[in-house]
Amino acid sequence: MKDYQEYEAEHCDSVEVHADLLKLVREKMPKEEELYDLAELFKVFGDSTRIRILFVLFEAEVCVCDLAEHLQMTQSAVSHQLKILKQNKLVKSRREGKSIFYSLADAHVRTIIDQGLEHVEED
Amino acid sequence: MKDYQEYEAEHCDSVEVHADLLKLVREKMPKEEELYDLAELFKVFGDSTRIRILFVLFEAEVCVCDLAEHLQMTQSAVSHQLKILKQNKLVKSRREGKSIFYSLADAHVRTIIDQGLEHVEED
DNA sequence: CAAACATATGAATAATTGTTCAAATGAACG
DNA sequence: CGTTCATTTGAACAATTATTCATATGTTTG
Repeated sequence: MKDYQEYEAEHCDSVEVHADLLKLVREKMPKEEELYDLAELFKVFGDSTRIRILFVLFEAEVCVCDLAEHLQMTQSAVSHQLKILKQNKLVKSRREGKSIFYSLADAHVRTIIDQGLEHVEED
Repeated sequence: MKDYQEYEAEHCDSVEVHADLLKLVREKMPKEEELYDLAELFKVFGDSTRIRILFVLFEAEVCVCDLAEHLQMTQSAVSHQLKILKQNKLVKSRREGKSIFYSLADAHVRTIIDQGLEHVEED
């Protein structure tokens, strides 16, 4: 990250509004770490394989092998993605014998995807 | 993409549930293209620079140069990200003399980010 | 306990992506 | 009309990431 001076140099001159806005933005903007976590969360939704996994889990609790079949993907690929979903607490797992069953961990998952769908579907 | 046989081979044997679930999932799962668009949309939210831009725009309509200053980033980097935000209709722009002012294009933006925040903030 | 099954993991590869730098538009203004 | 200012654009580079392949872990069953 460059130091502040360098950016200060290249800035336009709508000075009046700046003071207020700067203050406002600094108040409302989440902390650096939270911003990072937020981006990280959305990154998880930003892959169509993971989205497809979530859509299956919207309907039922399913084992890895069944997911792989539904999505017509390698079991390994699915497992890798499930790990990411789990790390981000979008999904939880439960062992039953040899199989491990995955299900949604959180109601937000559905809401977030639904909002995304609304945006994508309009116009 | 491999052909179906190969995936069929490596599948476990909870056969009973399969028929119903398969049908259900196929009904509810959006089309391939929509899934792709959805992932694409979330990819846009999956970068902390773009998130930060959006948080500034939550407060006010702002020109590129002011954004660069707020975020302490190169004006070029900001412009590149604004282009992505605009292509995905999260942001709109308006020229006023030499400057170009950006603002939110859509109410969903706020909702999606808020839901994400809720998820990140819990536990 | 060995064999079979379900899943996880690690390394490697190919593809995607954010930032920088340099240069190109495009508008205002003397 | 040439200069200046605000922004965009394109190429290049570094970093991240999804999938594959091979192998490991863990569970059941004979």
